Amino acid sequence: MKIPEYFKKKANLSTEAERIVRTAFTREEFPKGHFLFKRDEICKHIYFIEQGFARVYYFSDSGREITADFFSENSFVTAIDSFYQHKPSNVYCELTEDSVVYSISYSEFETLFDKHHEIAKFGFHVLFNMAKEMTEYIINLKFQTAEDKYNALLTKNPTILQKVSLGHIASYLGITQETLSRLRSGK
Amino acid sequence: MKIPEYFKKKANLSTEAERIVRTAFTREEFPKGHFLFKRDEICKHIYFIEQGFARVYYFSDSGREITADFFSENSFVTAIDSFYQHKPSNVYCELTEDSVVYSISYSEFETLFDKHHEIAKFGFHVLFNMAKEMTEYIINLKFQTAEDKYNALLTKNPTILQKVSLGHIASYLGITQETLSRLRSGK
DNA sequence: CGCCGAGTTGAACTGAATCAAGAAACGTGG
DNA sequence: CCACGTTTCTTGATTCAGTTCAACTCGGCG
Repeated sequence: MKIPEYFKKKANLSTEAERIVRTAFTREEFPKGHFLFKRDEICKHIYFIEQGFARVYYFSDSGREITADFFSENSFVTAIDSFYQHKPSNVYCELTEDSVVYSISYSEFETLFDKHHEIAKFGFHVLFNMAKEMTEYIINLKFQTAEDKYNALLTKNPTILQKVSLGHIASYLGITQETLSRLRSGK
Repeated sequence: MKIPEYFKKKANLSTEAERIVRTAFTREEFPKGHFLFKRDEICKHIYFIEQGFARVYYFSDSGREITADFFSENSFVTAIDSFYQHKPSNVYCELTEDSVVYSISYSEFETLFDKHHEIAKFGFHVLFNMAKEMTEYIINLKFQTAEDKYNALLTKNPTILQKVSLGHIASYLGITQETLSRLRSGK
């Protein structure tokens, strides 16, 4: 879905606001393996994934690579604190497929937000949905067995196995790759 | 801090907007043990805690009571999905101290939000901070030992021990009460 | 063909859960 | 102000899910 369509559908924007949104975002294509943003850099854009798949990860204190989140089509991705507070990101975002994304810079975003009330409301809506998903993720993380977590992920995102490696899924679930492998084999 | 003060400080509202905010919220006092909202009811308000302390919890599939979050002074609490989507909440919110709260109903909230651009922006800001805290909580939850989690909580919230029982803290951290007790004893 | 990353499998180990029972703290009413 | 019941916290013994480390398999791909 193209970004004006998406906004139109989700935010019920006026024609005027829609036109503004359309011109504020820039369409870009990136190959698999490209980083939308990296640790220690300030993440200056919000990205909307029209096509493709992205994985956000970071390194734990013990140096282990941990997947924080996956992003599929029709979703927004950014290093939220880096973007909003202009400080270096501590996460990486790598495209795991050739992708088509729309990006908007902070200053353009700020302008949109300040000038257009309905866009500010839409921003709230987007964040609200993020918060909701995070809540679900947290509930899933606490006091569920590895198997429960894995099944929940598969139900929610059935094609995930085709998109990223087992190791990445494992760290997303908070378990080791070996444990995940054993789960899958039916033990 | 009273709510107009809080808004003024955080949102940099105009005098006009501040006045509107002040009249939209209703001040209420509740005793320890009062529920701000309950499971299976639609949470119709956002609450701002001027004084007191609240605990949000739910029951897992296996019937275990699990603390989702704690809220102290100067913070907003609501069952976000219930409030925003008018569907029954699956969490409880209990005051663990005698408290003074300001509440605003959904319809008043919606009006504020629709009529006042700067309030919509402030709403975004509040949600943004929520999202940031949830991110930190998630990182803390994954791949940290029980001890690390406990220490992190104490650092962030040193007075928590005086406010809620060990069992509540334990389920918030995703560990059992027994484990937490052993941790504290220095094992 | 042989390397290399991804996935699997095995065995030993361990942190935390569970179950159970006792100790301390708390509050309520006599 | 003490006695009693209730709730909260601690301690112990056992069990188990999941980690760790290491070796092995498999399927590309140069």
